[in-house]
Amino acid sequence: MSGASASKINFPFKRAEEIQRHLSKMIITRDCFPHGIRYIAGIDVAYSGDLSYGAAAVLEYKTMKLIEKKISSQRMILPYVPTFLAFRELPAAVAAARKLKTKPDIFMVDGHGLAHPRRFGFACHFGLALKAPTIGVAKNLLCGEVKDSKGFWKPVIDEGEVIGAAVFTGMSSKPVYVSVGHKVSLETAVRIVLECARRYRIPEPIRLAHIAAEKAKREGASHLNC
DNA sequence: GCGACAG
DNA sequence: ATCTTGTCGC
Repeated sequence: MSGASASKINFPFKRAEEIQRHLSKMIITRDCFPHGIRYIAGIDVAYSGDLSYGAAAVLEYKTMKLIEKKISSQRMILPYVPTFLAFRELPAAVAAARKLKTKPDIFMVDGHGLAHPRRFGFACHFGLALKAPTIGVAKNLLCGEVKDSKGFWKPVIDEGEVIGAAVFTGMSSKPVYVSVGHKVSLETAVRIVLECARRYRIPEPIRLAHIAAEKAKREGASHLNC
């Protein structure tokens, strides 16, 4: 009997689905932040043993340079179960974001937002928890399909509705999947992701948060106050 | 029952 | 996601 399946047994999946469908109705898909973005924060989580390391990296929007980063280590309770990622990553991600001294105008999270079977992915859950503008950026599709069209991005359709966009950043032929997290429109989310993409497929905020989380994992939970 | 399935 | 060294390429 594996530890992962053991912890999965007690988790109320049916109740969690109801919560996701209910909270999805509260997601705002309009731009609710200043026109001139000054700071943007990337969010990512890494794992080691029974610990999770959440990283929040704040970048100056104009230069895409790191100006602040915070880490939070949490006891990890749940295994990874597709469509319930937020329940596993939220604690460390939110804790790291709350440690930030700089208040970002918008967050970019590693995972889907509305591009989720119940329209409430990790990015939506995070955005609602912080009541802040949030964009979801994932490396793979969870549901829906990419509709062919011209340009730097193609709409992702599921059950007849546009739930996100496949965005071609940098020179990679493989896109990243962008969707609304909270308080931002899909069009604006796509524009911001393109503006944050420098020389890599993964946009800078998430790329730097990923590096910070990996570094924290390597160094352990001992010196998180450095 | 079978296949798919963010990180 | 994670387990892991060197190595091929821009």
